[in-house]
Amino acid sequence: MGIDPPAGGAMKLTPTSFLILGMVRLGVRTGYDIKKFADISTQNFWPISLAQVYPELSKLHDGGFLTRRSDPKGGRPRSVYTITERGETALGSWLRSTKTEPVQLRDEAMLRLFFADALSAADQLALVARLRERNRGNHEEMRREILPRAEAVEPGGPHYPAVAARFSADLFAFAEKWLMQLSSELEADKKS
Amino acid sequence: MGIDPPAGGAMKLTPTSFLILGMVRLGVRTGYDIKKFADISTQNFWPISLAQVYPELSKLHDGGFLTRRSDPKGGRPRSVYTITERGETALGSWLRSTKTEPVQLRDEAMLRLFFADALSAADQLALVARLRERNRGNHEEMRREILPRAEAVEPGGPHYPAVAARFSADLFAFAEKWLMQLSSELEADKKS
DNA sequence: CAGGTCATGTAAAGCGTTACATGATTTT
DNA sequence: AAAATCATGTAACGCTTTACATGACCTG
Repeated sequence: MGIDPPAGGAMKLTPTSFLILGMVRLGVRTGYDIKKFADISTQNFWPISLAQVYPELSKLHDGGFLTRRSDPKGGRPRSVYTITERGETALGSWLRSTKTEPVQLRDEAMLRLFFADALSAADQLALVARLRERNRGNHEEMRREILPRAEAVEPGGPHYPAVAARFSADLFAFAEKWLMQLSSELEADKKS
Repeated sequence: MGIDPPAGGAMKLTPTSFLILGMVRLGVRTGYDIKKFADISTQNFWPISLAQVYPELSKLHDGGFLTRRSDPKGGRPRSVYTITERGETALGSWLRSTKTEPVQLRDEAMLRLFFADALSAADQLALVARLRERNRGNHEEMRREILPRAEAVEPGGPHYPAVAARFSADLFAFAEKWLMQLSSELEADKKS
Protein backbone atom coordinates (compact mmCIF):
# COMPACT_ATOMS: atom_id res chain seq x y z
CA MET A 1 0.00 0.00 0.00
CA GLY A 2 2.69 2.50 0.82
CA ILE A 3 5.38 0.72 -1.11
CA ASP A 4 6.57 2.09 -4.44
CA PRO A 5 5.67 -0.84 -6.71
CA PRO A 6 8.76 -1.31 -8.93
CA ALA A 7 10.94 -0.17 -6.02
CA GLY A 8 14.28 -2.03 -6.37
CA GLY A 9 16.65 0.81 -7.19
CA ALA A 10 19.87 -0.53 -5.68
CA MET A 11 19.09 -4.23 -5.89
CA LYS A 12 21.93 -6.62 -6.50
CA LEU A 13 20.97 -9.72 -8.41
CA THR A 14 23.16 -12.79 -8.10
CA PRO A 15 23.52 -15.66 -10.57
CA THR A 16 21.01 -17.50 -8.38
CA SER A 17 18.56 -14.64 -8.95
CA PHE A 18 18.97 -14.99 -12.70
CA LEU A 19 18.54 -18.74 -12.46
CA ILE A 20 15.15 -18.23 -10.81
CA LEU A 21 14.26 -15.48 -13.24
CA GLY A 22 15.25 -17.64 -16.21
CA MET A 23 13.26 -20.59 -14.91
CA VAL A 24 10.13 -18.50 -14.54
CA ARG A 25 10.70 -17.21 -18.05
CA LEU A 26 10.84 -20.81 -19.31
CA GLY A 27 7.43 -21.35 -17.76
CA VAL A 28 8.41 -22.98 -14.46
CA ARG A 29 6.10 -21.04 -12.22
CA THR A 30 6.20 -22.13 -8.56
CA GLY A 31 9.05 -22.32 -6.07
CA TYR A 32 8.63 -26.02 -5.63
CA ASP A 33 8.67 -26.66 -9.38
CA ILE A 34 11.71 -24.45 -9.89
CA LYS A 35 13.68 -26.49 -7.40
CA LYS A 36 12.50 -29.75 -8.95
CA PHE A 37 13.37 -28.62 -12.46
CA ALA A 38 16.71 -27.16 -11.39
CA ASP A 39 17.60 -30.56 -9.93
CA ILE A 40 17.34 -32.16 -13.35
CA SER A 41 18.85 -29.37 -15.40
CA THR A 42 21.10 -26.72 -13.85
CA GLN A 43 22.19 -28.61 -10.74
CA ASN A 44 25.44 -29.65 -12.43
CA PHE A 45 26.78 -26.16 -12.91
CA TRP A 46 24.77 -24.03 -10.49
CA PRO A 47 23.38 -25.95 -7.49
CA ILE A 48 20.62 -24.37 -5.43
CA SER A 49 18.70 -25.48 -2.37
CA LEU A 50 14.98 -25.09 -1.74
CA ALA A 51 15.72 -22.75 1.15
CA GLN A 52 17.16 -20.26 -1.34
CA VAL A 53 14.26 -20.35 -3.77
CA TYR A 54 11.46 -18.82 -1.69
CA PRO A 55 13.37 -15.81 -0.32
CA GLU A 56 14.77 -15.20 -3.80
CA LEU A 57 11.31 -15.27 -5.36
CA SER A 58 10.13 -12.73 -2.78
CA LYS A 59 13.15 -10.56 -3.44
CA LEU A 60 12.54 -10.63 -7.20
CA HIS A 61 8.88 -9.90 -6.64
CA ASP A 62 9.70 -6.94 -4.38
CA GLY A 63 12.07 -5.62 -7.02
CA GLY A 64 9.41 -5.78 -9.70
CA PHE A 65 11.11 -8.50 -11.76
CA LEU A 66 8.30 -10.97 -11.16
CA THR A 67 4.57 -10.79 -10.52
CA ARG A 68 3.01 -13.09 -7.96
CA ARG A 69 -0.45 -14.58 -8.23
CA SER A 70 -2.06 -16.74 -5.58
CA ASP A 71 -3.42 -19.95 -7.08
CA PRO A 72 -4.27 -22.50 -4.37
CA LYS A 73 -4.59 -26.17 -5.32
CA GLY A 74 -7.40 -27.42 -3.11
CA GLY A 75 -6.93 -26.03 0.38
CA ARG A 76 -3.17 -25.75 -0.16
CA PRO A 77 -1.71 -22.30 -0.74
CA ARG A 78 0.37 -21.86 -3.85
CA SER A 79 2.06 -18.88 -5.51
CA VAL A 80 2.48 -18.71 -9.26
CA TYR A 81 5.00 -16.30 -10.75
CA THR A 82 5.38 -14.57 -14.10
CA ILE A 83 8.31 -12.55 -15.42
CA THR A 84 7.75 -8.82 -15.98
CA GLU A 85 9.13 -6.50 -18.64
CA ARG A 86 11.66 -5.35 -16.08
CA GLY A 87 12.60 -8.96 -15.43
CA GLU A 88 13.10 -9.69 -19.12
CA THR A 89 15.34 -6.66 -19.45
CA ALA A 90 17.44 -7.63 -16.44
CA LEU A 91 17.80 -11.21 -17.66
CA GLY A 92 18.76 -10.02 -21.15
CA SER A 93 21.49 -7.69 -19.97
CA TRP A 94 22.90 -10.35 -17.64
CA LEU A 95 23.04 -12.78 -20.57
CA ARG A 96 24.85 -10.23 -22.71
CA SER A 97 27.22 -9.11 -19.95
CA THR A 98 30.86 -9.59 -20.95
CA LYS A 99 32.49 -9.89 -17.54
CA THR A 100 33.46 -13.55 -17.22
CA GLU A 101 33.63 -15.08 -13.79
CA PRO A 102 36.03 -18.01 -13.38
CA VAL A 103 34.71 -21.58 -13.25
CA GLN A 104 34.67 -22.90 -9.75
CA LEU A 105 35.17 -26.56 -9.10
CA ARG A 106 35.17 -28.22 -5.69
CA ASP A 107 35.97 -31.88 -5.55
CA GLU A 108 37.14 -33.65 -2.44
CA ALA A 109 37.88 -36.79 -4.45
CA MET A 110 40.31 -34.93 -6.73
CA LEU A 111 41.99 -33.49 -3.64
CA ARG A 112 42.46 -37.03 -2.38
CA LEU A 113 43.98 -38.01 -5.71
CA PHE A 114 46.39 -35.10 -5.49
CA PHE A 115 47.75 -36.44 -2.20
CA ALA A 116 47.56 -40.12 -3.15
CA ASP A 117 51.33 -40.59 -2.99
CA ALA A 118 50.87 -41.11 0.75
CA LEU A 119 48.96 -44.35 0.04
CA SER A 120 50.10 -47.88 -0.73
CA ALA A 121 49.80 -49.04 -4.35
CA ALA A 122 46.69 -51.06 -3.48
CA ASP A 123 45.01 -48.11 -1.75
CA GLN A 124 45.86 -45.88 -4.68
CA LEU A 125 44.05 -48.25 -7.02
CA ALA A 126 41.07 -48.35 -4.68
CA LEU A 127 40.91 -44.56 -4.60
CA VAL A 128 40.92 -44.34 -8.38
CA ALA A 129 38.29 -47.09 -8.53
CA ARG A 130 36.03 -45.01 -6.26
CA LEU A 131 36.59 -41.96 -8.45
CA ARG A 132 35.61 -43.99 -11.50
CA GLU A 133 32.54 -45.37 -9.85
CA ARG A 134 31.28 -41.98 -8.82
CA ASN A 135 31.94 -40.63 -12.27
CA ARG A 136 30.16 -43.53 -13.89
CA GLY A 137 27.16 -42.86 -11.67
CA ASN A 138 27.10 -39.19 -12.65
CA HIS A 139 27.42 -40.11 -16.30
CA GLU A 140 24.59 -42.63 -16.03
CA GLU A 141 22.28 -40.15 -14.34
CA MET A 142 23.10 -37.58 -16.97
CA ARG A 143 22.40 -39.95 -19.84
CA ARG A 144 19.31 -41.54 -18.35
CA GLU A 145 17.57 -38.73 -16.52
CA ILE A 146 18.76 -35.33 -17.60
CA LEU A 147 19.72 -35.54 -21.28
CA PRO A 148 16.49 -37.24 -22.53
CA ARG A 149 14.30 -34.69 -20.76
CA ALA A 150 16.34 -31.80 -22.13
CA GLU A 151 16.21 -33.23 -25.63
CA ALA A 152 12.50 -33.95 -25.52
CA VAL A 153 11.61 -30.42 -26.48
CA GLU A 154 8.70 -29.46 -28.68
CA PRO A 155 9.48 -27.56 -31.91
CA GLY A 156 9.98 -23.90 -31.12
CA GLY A 157 10.99 -24.74 -27.56
CA PRO A 158 14.30 -23.84 -25.92
CA HIS A 159 17.27 -25.77 -27.25
CA TYR A 160 20.15 -24.58 -25.04
CA PRO A 161 19.16 -26.71 -22.05
CA ALA A 162 19.93 -29.70 -24.27
CA VAL A 163 23.24 -28.14 -25.32
CA ALA A 164 24.23 -27.73 -21.69
CA ALA A 165 23.14 -31.28 -20.87
CA ARG A 166 25.13 -32.69 -23.77
CA PHE A 167 28.18 -30.78 -22.63
CA SER A 168 27.98 -32.24 -19.14
CA ALA A 169 27.30 -35.73 -20.44
CA ASP A 170 30.26 -35.54 -22.82
CA LEU A 171 32.54 -34.26 -20.07
CA PHE A 172 31.57 -37.19 -17.85
CA ALA A 173 32.16 -39.57 -20.74
CA PHE A 174 35.58 -38.07 -21.32
CA ALA A 175 36.46 -38.32 -17.63
CA GLU A 176 35.36 -41.94 -17.66
CA LYS A 177 37.78 -42.82 -20.45
CA TRP A 178 40.54 -40.80 -18.81
CA LEU A 179 40.14 -42.53 -15.47
CA MET A 180 40.02 -45.94 -17.10
CA GLN A 181 43.32 -45.12 -18.76
CA LEU A 182 44.77 -44.08 -15.40
CA SER A 183 43.62 -47.33 -13.82
CA SER A 184 45.31 -49.33 -16.56
CA GLU A 185 48.56 -47.44 -16.14
CA LEU A 186 48.58 -48.00 -12.41
CA GLU A 187 47.90 -51.70 -12.87
CA ALA A 188 50.77 -51.89 -15.36
CA ASP A 189 53.12 -50.09 -12.97
CA LYS A 190 52.24 -52.49 -10.21
CA LYS A 191 53.39 -55.48 -12.23
CA SER A 192 56.75 -53.98 -13.22
CA MET B 1 51.23 -25.08 30.24
CA GLY B 2 47.85 -26.26 31.41
CA ILE B 3 46.79 -27.53 28.01
CA ASP B 4 46.78 -31.25 27.32
CA PRO B 5 49.18 -31.36 24.38
CA PRO B 6 47.47 -33.68 21.86
CA ALA B 7 44.08 -32.36 23.03
CA GLY B 8 41.74 -32.44 19.98
CA GLY B 9 39.29 -35.14 20.98
CA ALA B 10 36.19 -34.03 19.13
CA MET B 11 37.88 -32.07 16.36
CA LYS B 12 36.24 -32.03 12.98
CA LEU B 13 38.64 -31.75 10.09
CA THR B 14 37.36 -30.45 6.76
CA PRO B 15 38.81 -31.09 3.30
CA THR B 16 40.53 -27.74 3.69
CA SER B 17 42.20 -29.07 6.84
CA PHE B 18 43.49 -32.07 4.93
CA LEU B 19 44.70 -29.84 2.12
CA ILE B 20 46.84 -27.92 4.61
CA LEU B 21 47.95 -31.12 6.29
CA GLY B 22 48.86 -32.71 2.96
CA MET B 23 50.79 -29.64 1.86
CA VAL B 24 52.85 -29.64 5.04
CA ARG B 25 53.48 -33.33 4.49
CA LEU B 26 54.80 -32.56 1.00
CA GLY B 27 57.27 -30.17 2.59
CA VAL B 28 55.45 -26.87 2.11
CA ARG B 29 56.09 -25.46 5.55
CA THR B 30 54.75 -21.92 6.02
CA GLY B 31 51.27 -20.48 5.65
CA TYR B 32 52.37 -18.12 2.95
CA ASP B 33 54.07 -20.87 0.95
CA ILE B 34 51.04 -23.15 1.31
CA LYS B 35 48.81 -20.53 -0.25
CA LYS B 36 51.30 -19.85 -3.02
CA PHE B 37 51.71 -23.53 -3.82
CA ALA B 38 47.97 -24.21 -3.61
CA ASP B 39 47.44 -21.49 -6.20
CA ILE B 40 49.50 -23.40 -8.74
CA SER B 41 48.33 -26.88 -7.87
CA THR B 42 45.06 -27.54 -6.03
CA GLN B 43 43.28 -24.27 -6.84
CA ASN B 44 41.41 -25.92 -9.72
CA PHE B 45 39.56 -28.42 -7.59
CA TRP B 46 39.78 -27.02 -4.07
CA PRO B 47 40.24 -23.24 -3.90
CA ILE B 48 41.39 -21.69 -0.64
CA SER B 49 42.06 -18.14 0.45
CA LEU B 50 44.95 -16.91 2.57
CA ALA B 51 42.54 -15.94 5.32
CA GLN B 52 41.70 -19.61 5.78
CA VAL B 53 45.26 -20.84 5.99
CA TYR B 54 46.45 -19.24 9.22
CA PRO B 55 43.47 -20.12 11.45
CA GLU B 56 43.54 -23.63 10.00
CA LEU B 57 47.23 -24.04 10.78
CA SER B 58 46.57 -22.94 14.36
CA LYS B 59 43.65 -25.33 14.64
CA LEU B 60 45.75 -28.24 13.37
CA HIS B 61 48.55 -27.25 15.71
CA ASP B 62 46.17 -27.12 18.68
CA GLY B 63 44.84 -30.55 17.74
CA GLY B 64 48.32 -32.04 17.68
CA PHE B 65 48.37 -32.74 13.93
CA LEU B 66 51.19 -30.30 13.30
CA THR B 67 54.15 -28.98 15.26
CA ARG B 68 55.04 -25.32 15.01
CA ARG B 69 58.55 -23.93 15.14
CA SER B 70 59.38 -20.25 15.07
CA ASP B 71 62.01 -19.54 12.43
CA PRO B 72 62.25 -15.80 11.73
CA LYS B 73 63.87 -14.60 8.50
CA GLY B 74 65.73 -11.48 9.52
CA GLY B 75 63.53 -9.43 11.82
CA ARG B 76 60.43 -10.92 10.23
CA PRO B 77 58.50 -13.52 12.23
CA ARG B 78 57.84 -16.81 10.50
CA SER B 79 56.30 -20.09 11.61
CA VAL B 80 57.44 -23.37 10.12
CA TYR B 81 55.23 -26.44 10.46
CA THR B 82 55.87 -30.17 10.43
CA ILE B 83 53.36 -32.99 10.35
CA THR B 84 53.14 -35.24 13.42
CA GLU B 85 52.46 -38.96 13.70
CA ARG B 86 48.89 -38.07 14.59
CA GLY B 87 48.69 -35.89 11.50
CA GLU B 88 49.98 -38.67 9.25
CA THR B 89 47.39 -41.04 10.68
CA ALA B 90 44.54 -38.59 10.17
CA LEU B 91 45.63 -37.84 6.60
CA GLY B 92 45.94 -41.54 5.82
CA SER B 93 42.49 -42.44 7.05
CA TRP B 94 40.96 -39.50 5.18
CA LEU B 95 42.67 -40.68 1.99
CA ARG B 96 41.35 -44.20 2.50
CA SER B 97 37.84 -43.08 3.49
CA THR B 98 35.19 -44.54 1.19
CA LYS B 99 32.44 -41.97 1.57
CA THR B 100 32.39 -40.10 -1.73
CA GLU B 101 31.18 -36.53 -1.76
CA PRO B 102 29.65 -35.29 -5.02
CA VAL B 103 31.66 -33.04 -7.34
CA GLN B 104 30.56 -29.48 -7.09
CA LEU B 105 30.77 -27.21 -10.08
CA ARG B 106 29.74 -23.58 -10.17
CA ASP B 107 29.90 -21.80 -13.46
CA GLU B 108 28.01 -18.64 -14.19
CA ALA B 109 28.97 -18.87 -17.86
CA MET B 110 27.34 -22.30 -18.23
CA LEU B 111 24.24 -20.93 -16.55
CA ARG B 112 24.16 -18.19 -19.18
CA LEU B 113 24.49 -20.81 -21.90
CA PHE B 114 21.56 -22.72 -20.43
CA PHE B 115 19.32 -19.67 -20.83
CA ALA B 116 20.81 -18.53 -24.14
CA ASP B 117 17.55 -19.09 -26.03
CA ALA B 118 16.51 -15.65 -24.82
CA LEU B 119 19.27 -14.11 -26.97
CA SER B 120 19.49 -13.22 -30.65
CA ALA B 121 21.57 -15.52 -32.87
CA ALA B 122 24.42 -13.00 -32.89
CA ASP B 123 24.42 -12.65 -29.11
CA GLN B 124 24.36 -16.43 -28.75
CA LEU B 125 27.51 -16.68 -30.85
CA ALA B 126 29.16 -13.95 -28.79
CA LEU B 127 28.32 -15.78 -25.58
CA VAL B 128 29.85 -19.00 -26.84
CA ALA B 129 32.89 -17.06 -28.06
CA ARG B 130 33.40 -15.69 -24.53
CA LEU B 131 33.09 -19.19 -23.10
CA ARG B 132 35.73 -20.42 -25.51
CA GLU B 133 38.07 -17.57 -24.75
CA ARG B 134 37.89 -18.13 -21.03
CA ASN B 135 38.43 -21.84 -21.49
CA ARG B 136 41.39 -21.23 -23.76
CA GLY B 137 42.90 -19.00 -21.08
CA ASN B 138 42.44 -21.66 -18.41
CA HIS B 139 43.92 -24.28 -20.69
CA GLU B 140 46.92 -22.07 -21.48
CA GLU B 141 47.60 -21.36 -17.81
CA MET B 142 47.34 -25.03 -17.06
CA ARG B 143 49.76 -26.01 -19.80
CA ARG B 144 52.23 -23.20 -19.25
CA GLU B 145 52.26 -22.72 -15.50
CA ILE B 146 50.84 -25.63 -13.61
CA LEU B 147 51.59 -28.79 -15.59
CA PRO B 148 55.33 -28.14 -16.10
CA ARG B 149 55.86 -27.46 -12.40
CA ALA B 150 53.93 -30.57 -11.42
CA GLU B 151 55.86 -32.70 -13.88
CA ALA B 152 59.26 -31.33 -12.88
CA VAL B 153 59.55 -33.69 -9.96
CA GLU B 154 62.78 -35.28 -8.81
CA PRO B 155 62.96 -39.11 -8.83
CA GLY B 156 61.26 -40.45 -5.74
CA GLY B 157 59.11 -37.33 -5.47
CA PRO B 158 55.30 -37.27 -5.48
CA HIS B 159 53.75 -38.10 -8.82
CA TYR B 160 50.02 -37.61 -8.20
CA PRO B 161 50.17 -33.81 -8.38
CA ALA B 162 51.19 -34.30 -12.01
CA VAL B 163 48.34 -36.76 -12.53
CA ALA B 164 45.85 -34.23 -11.21
CA ALA B 165 47.35 -31.47 -13.35
CA ARG B 166 47.19 -33.63 -16.47
CA PHE B 167 43.56 -34.43 -15.75
CA SER B 168 42.64 -30.75 -15.52
CA ALA B 169 44.68 -29.89 -18.60
CA ASP B 170 43.04 -32.67 -20.61
CA LEU B 171 39.57 -31.64 -19.47
CA PHE B 172 40.22 -28.08 -20.62
CA ALA B 173 41.52 -29.40 -23.93
CA PHE B 174 38.41 -31.49 -24.37
CA ALA B 175 36.15 -28.56 -23.54
CA GLU B 176 38.04 -26.46 -26.06
CA LYS B 177 37.32 -28.90 -28.87
CA TRP B 178 33.73 -29.30 -27.76
CA LEU B 179 33.09 -25.55 -27.72
CA MET B 180 34.75 -25.13 -31.12
CA GLN B 181 32.35 -27.73 -32.46
CA LEU B 182 29.40 -25.88 -30.91
CA SER B 183 30.55 -22.63 -32.50
CA SER B 184 30.72 -24.29 -35.90
CA GLU B 185 27.25 -25.74 -35.56
CA LEU B 186 25.80 -22.38 -34.59
CA GLU B 187 27.49 -20.71 -37.54
CA ALA B 188 26.09 -23.38 -39.85
CA ASP B 189 22.59 -22.93 -38.43
CA LYS B 190 22.80 -19.21 -38.98
CA LYS B 191 23.39 -19.63 -42.69
CA SER B 192 20.52 -22.05 -43.23
C1' DC C 1 63.14 5.18 -2.61
C1' DA C 2 59.07 3.13 -4.53
C1' DG C 3 56.82 -0.85 -5.49
C1' DG C 4 56.53 -5.63 -4.99
C1' DT C 5 56.96 -9.63 -2.24
C1' DC C 6 57.25 -12.00 2.25
C1' DA C 7 54.65 -12.89 6.29
C1' DT C 8 50.85 -13.19 9.61
C1' DG C 9 46.88 -12.38 11.22
C1' DT C 10 41.60 -10.31 12.48
C1' DA C 11 36.82 -8.77 11.40
C1' DA C 12 32.79 -8.43 8.84
C1' DA C 13 29.87 -9.79 5.49
C1' DG C 14 27.85 -12.94 2.17
C1' DC C 15 26.23 -17.13 0.58
C1' DG C 16 24.64 -21.60 1.07
C1' DT C 17 23.32 -25.90 3.49
C1' DT C 18 20.89 -28.44 7.01
C1' DA C 19 17.53 -28.73 10.13
C1' DC C 20 13.25 -27.31 11.78
C1' DA C 21 8.27 -26.43 11.29
C1' DT C 22 3.72 -26.97 9.34
C1' DG C 23 0.07 -28.86 6.94
C1' DA C 24 -2.73 -30.59 2.80
C1' DT C 25 -3.14 -33.91 -0.88
C1' DT C 26 -2.20 -38.05 -3.37
C1' DT C 27 -0.60 -42.64 -3.89
C1' DT C 28 0.14 -47.32 -2.35
C1' DA D 1 -3.68 -46.06 7.13
C1' DA D 2 0.95 -44.99 6.03
C1' DA D 3 4.15 -43.04 3.08
C1' DA D 4 5.34 -40.03 -0.38
C1' DT D 5 4.70 -35.77 -2.55
C1' DC D 6 3.16 -30.98 -2.85
C1' DA D 7 3.96 -26.54 -0.93
C1' DT D 8 6.01 -22.74 1.68
C1' DG D 9 8.65 -20.86 4.64
C1' DT D 10 12.26 -19.72 9.03
C1' DA D 11 16.46 -20.34 11.90
C1' DA D 12 20.93 -21.74 12.93
C1' DC D 13 25.17 -22.86 11.55
C1' DG D 14 29.36 -23.18 8.82
C1' DC D 15 32.43 -22.12 5.31
C1' DT D 16 34.59 -18.68 2.30
C1' DT D 17 35.59 -14.28 0.61
C1' DT D 18 36.82 -9.47 1.02
C1' DA D 19 38.55 -6.00 3.47
C1' DC D 20 41.36 -4.34 6.97
C1' DA D 21 45.82 -4.01 9.52
C1' DT D 22 50.71 -4.26 10.15
C1' DG D 23 55.38 -4.37 9.13
C1' DA D 24 59.96 -6.15 7.31
C1' DC D 25 62.74 -7.15 3.37
C1' DC D 26 64.22 -7.00 -1.44
C1' DT D 27 64.71 -5.31 -6.26
C1' DG D 28 64.98 -1.96 -9.85
